Amino acid sequence: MSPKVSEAHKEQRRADILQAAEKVFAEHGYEKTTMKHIMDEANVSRGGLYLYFSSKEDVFETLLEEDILSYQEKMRKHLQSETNNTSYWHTLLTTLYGNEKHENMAIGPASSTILEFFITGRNDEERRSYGKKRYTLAIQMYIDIIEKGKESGEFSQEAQSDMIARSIVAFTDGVFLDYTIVGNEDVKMNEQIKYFTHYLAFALGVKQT
Amino acid sequence: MSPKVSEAHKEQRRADILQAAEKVFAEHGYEKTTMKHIMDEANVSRGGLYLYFSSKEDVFETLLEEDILSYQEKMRKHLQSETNNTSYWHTLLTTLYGNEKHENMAIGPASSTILEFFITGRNDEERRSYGKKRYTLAIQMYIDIIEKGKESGEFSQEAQSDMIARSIVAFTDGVFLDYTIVGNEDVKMNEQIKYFTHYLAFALGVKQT
DNA sequence: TTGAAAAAAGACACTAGTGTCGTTATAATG
DNA sequence: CATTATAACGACACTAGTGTCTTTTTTCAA
Repeated sequence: MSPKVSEAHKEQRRADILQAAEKVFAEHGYEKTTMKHIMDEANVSRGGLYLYFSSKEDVFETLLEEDILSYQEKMRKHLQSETNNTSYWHTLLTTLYGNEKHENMAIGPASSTILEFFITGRNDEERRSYGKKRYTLAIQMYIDIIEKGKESGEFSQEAQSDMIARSIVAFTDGVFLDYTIVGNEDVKMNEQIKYFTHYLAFALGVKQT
Repeated sequence: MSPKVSEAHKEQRRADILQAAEKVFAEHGYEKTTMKHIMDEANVSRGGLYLYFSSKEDVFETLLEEDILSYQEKMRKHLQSETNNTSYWHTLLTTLYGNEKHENMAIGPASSTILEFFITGRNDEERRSYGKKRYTLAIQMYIDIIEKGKESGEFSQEAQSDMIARSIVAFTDGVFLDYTIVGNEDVKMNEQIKYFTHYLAFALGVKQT
């Protein structure tokens, strides 16, 4: 239903395809998802789909790009918001574990698929460097928070921002990996997070709430 | 070179195939490896290969089984050896980081491939439960060491074996995952391990060497 | 209203893999 | 040395996916 259409319409179509793709990627994972899956979910023909994206990888990388943008946006807001400025410890916790309602970490099928994408592509130079970019970004984000907390006197001056940031990423990646493979119940995620939080408080020199 | 052969010869052939398979799996990862790769590396024909294994998954699972056996064997020796009985902290460290020569964790292409195998198969019920088995085994192993250390008075009575064991697995999995995706240099693995060791000593109530 | 531009469709050719099966070659045995 | 069971081989048929290309459909504009 549409030739020689407006730019807006094309944008919409593209967005629809991406939304459909996101769904099937979450459902089947990266490797098992095929262009056919996306076509069916998005109600678009083969030819139509290839008009917008040149390959499965193209589709997925577009989603990744969106994901990283929204992530940075969220981060930016977090650090700017005035309510959070009062406690970097609180900022750290919400960044780690989701929002105030004590939600779990941002864990879900999408994240598992991203993991899969980078692991199966670990021998591909391009994917590798993209993975590094994401990793570095995450580390830097935590470093920023910790540094600000040190400046404000909330965290101990002895805290090694870089190593603590890396520990956070390693631990969350690990819990998340175990969760992906083994499932929530068996990993006792919530308890592990609580346990790790104690350690973090210790390492940063914060008295726990 | 062989019909109506001895049982020993067949065992040998099978072992050769497995060795070749191990090599190509390490090189290409699980998904990208094909039966053709294994055939070529093992110098066996298609028909020959299928005489010993019914599928790629069959080959890989056999390797996994071997891996887990040698792992348990190593563990058993560690716990029985008299030299290590004197210090469970030492046992814990060598278990974690490899042997006395301060080698790194048992990290390599094989482990990345195992990771890949479980992640891409996360929606398959059989692989999932196999993954759980491995996870549970690892946790239990650490629990055992910690419990013995508590009995011997080397570790604090307050140490929560289960949660510490899980932390260890989560952290090592995380460092390992990051290493797989991003590479050694960028993850600063050695420093992270050292850092984590401090925490472990703290959690277990051990004075560091 | 009609013609042109291009969006959408889907048939097609191609590729890369799998697992099977009839044939060939050879090691053990009498 | 001849026989025979069977290990090993490799051609084959099949499947599941990809990306392309021609055809059809539809919207916009003159």
